[in-house]
Amino acid sequence: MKLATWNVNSIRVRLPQLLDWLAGAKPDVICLQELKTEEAKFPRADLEAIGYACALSGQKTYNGVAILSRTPLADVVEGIAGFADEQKRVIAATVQGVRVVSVYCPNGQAVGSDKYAYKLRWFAALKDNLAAERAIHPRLAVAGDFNVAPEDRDVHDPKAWEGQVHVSEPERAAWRALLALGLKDSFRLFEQPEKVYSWWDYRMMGFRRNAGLRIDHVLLSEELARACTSSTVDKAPRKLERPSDHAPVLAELRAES
DNA sequence: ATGGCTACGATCCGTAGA
Repeated sequence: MKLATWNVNSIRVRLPQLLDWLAGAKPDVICLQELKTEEAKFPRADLEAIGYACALSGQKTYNGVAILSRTPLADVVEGIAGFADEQKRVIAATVQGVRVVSVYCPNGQAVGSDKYAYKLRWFAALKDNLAAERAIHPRLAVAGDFNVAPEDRDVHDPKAWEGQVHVSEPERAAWRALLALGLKDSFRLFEQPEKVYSWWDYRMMGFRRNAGLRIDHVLLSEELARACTSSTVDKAPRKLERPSDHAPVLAELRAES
């Protein structure tokens, strides 16, 4: 199974790029974030026409997550059980025996802000939710925009970012709490080049300078991690005209034996 | 120097992202 995640930053703006990328990369499953679109305006027909079933939790203007799959999606669940939230940030579905969760973790805006407190609360709720999912599904994949750069090597300029939102110690502790559930950062299962990122600021020629952060991740349960053969970031879509500020991240899994 | 893009939904600027 080829599994991908991509924060598209408006699916209506990015639809042509998404369709092109799906045609080329041919992922079996892709988790999308920041649809910025409600269900009624989601381009379901265009995606079904190229063979993808869609499950989404949509919202006008902000947030919004989806899972697209070339095979049927079962047991779709929106949100985090027991965590009331207006913001549409989580959707889960089962595909070919794999429990897939698409997450758009809060940005947090600034350390100490209300949004930062919400981010940490949200991560705590996610952790409990994933612990429950993991108890039911040994084959669990959690993919999305985590808005956390786990380590300094995931940051283009750790000195400049020190203590800032996305890298602050409480956020990294929240990330490690997910790993403590037995989830593995698929990207770090393999030897990787230095300075690989998944997001670059639109401003200040961030992409041209490779001034980025690695904040989009595919987490895999131990059973899936053992079946993982590669994990990469595809920078190609970020080079196009009018790109998303995020690049797709991929993980390939061997078929169940 | 705390800016700089981009998208949205409201208008011709404010909010949010990261």
